[in-house]
Amino acid sequence: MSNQKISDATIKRLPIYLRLLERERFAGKHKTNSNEIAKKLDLTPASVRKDLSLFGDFGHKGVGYNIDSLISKIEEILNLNHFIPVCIVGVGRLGEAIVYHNHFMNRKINIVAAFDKNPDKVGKEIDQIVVQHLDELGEAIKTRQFKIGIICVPPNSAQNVADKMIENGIKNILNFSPVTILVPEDVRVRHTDFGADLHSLAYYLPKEK
Amino acid sequence: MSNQKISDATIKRLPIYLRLLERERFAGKHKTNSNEIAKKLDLTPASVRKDLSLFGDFGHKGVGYNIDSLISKIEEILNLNHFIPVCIVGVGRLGEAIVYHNHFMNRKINIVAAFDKNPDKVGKEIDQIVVQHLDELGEAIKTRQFKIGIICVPPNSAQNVADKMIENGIKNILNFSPVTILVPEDVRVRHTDFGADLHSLAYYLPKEK
DNA sequence: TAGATTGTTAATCGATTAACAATC
DNA sequence: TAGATTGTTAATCGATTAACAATC
Repeated sequence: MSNQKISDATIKRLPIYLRLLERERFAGKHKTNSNEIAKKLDLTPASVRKDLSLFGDFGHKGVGYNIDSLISKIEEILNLNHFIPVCIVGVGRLGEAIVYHNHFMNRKINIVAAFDKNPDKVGKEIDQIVVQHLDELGEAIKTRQFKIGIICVPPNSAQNVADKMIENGIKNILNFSPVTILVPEDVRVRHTDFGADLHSLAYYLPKEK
Repeated sequence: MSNQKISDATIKRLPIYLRLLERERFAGKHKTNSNEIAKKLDLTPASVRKDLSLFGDFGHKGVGYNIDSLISKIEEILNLNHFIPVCIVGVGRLGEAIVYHNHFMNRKINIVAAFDKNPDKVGKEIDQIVVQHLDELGEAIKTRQFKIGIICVPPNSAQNVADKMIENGIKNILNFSPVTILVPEDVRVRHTDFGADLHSLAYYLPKEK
């Protein structure tokens, strides 16, 4: 276990390792090694070992990694061994899909509250969650201690929603709105933008003459 | 216009620039500059200028960039000035949301075909697209010339679907399935994985004692 | 023991940023 | 002209990878 700064690139790979390991476990495997992991995740063995070694000596020289124990280690690093309540704002078609998707994941981190400003949505039940009005967001964050917020509103409202979240103490945001939200530097935003992803792929198509 | 290799990081930012510029245009603006763009997108002015200058001398010294003309340049670079048909495989809740989302974007690149192997889905109409059976995918890619494919199936089938796409000539894939798909090196995959994004954010939560 | 595989250091690679001459 | 802003080079920063001693 070295003492280096841990990059966000490494952090982002941890859940990927975790999922692979769980699949291997489900398939009845008990041990693996950096080579095998790298192959299945399209990484290099060196980078797998580096990532993991930043958090402790999880492997055994000449042997590899024990799947069960590596899973618990990573869960612990990611705080996935505690219940973490998450809120989502904006339950249009995409937001709704995310709420359902979330429950399939079968983890202690879960969306447990949803907000929308559309009166047609408020009061509606989505996967056992009753949608509340956006006006209740601030109060709910404080009382229910949400630390992670998901933004799934149209681009015009995204910054407002983010501001409201941050104002109430949220420092981790997952943004699905197709717009860059600006936040203080102690707040982290992950931006999922499949419009942009799709459009960027178009670059690689053969140019028409 | 220099002669450097263009990185995928740059390519991914082009649609982001494009969207910002379109919003500015819509707001009635006609010119901008690297500083302004950088501020709104949380980048540095240097990187904005660098990105753009890789494709041509789009700016005017002492003045900045003309919004209209920059928009056309970027659209051209990204091939967004031609119709590009895209197909999606897997129209569960998420796939469906993506199909609808796509049409809001109001571009020439569009999802025009959808496939699923669930008989309940086949024949169903989603935003004017009639879902076809997965078995028809290969033939359809060839006859309709799909160059970009979207994968939205459960993790177990994702690799199979990717293989089928690639076998029929698709080289650009947008993968929403929570699993790494392995592809030849001339095929590009963008992976959107919000389960992983969410779980990685959990790392930054205060550790419970 | 011989073979395998880790953890870690040093080298490499690539992307971002600072700085500034060119010039509108 | 003076001020502003580009395009581009060189410096910096950070992440990935190769290599290998340690050791199971």
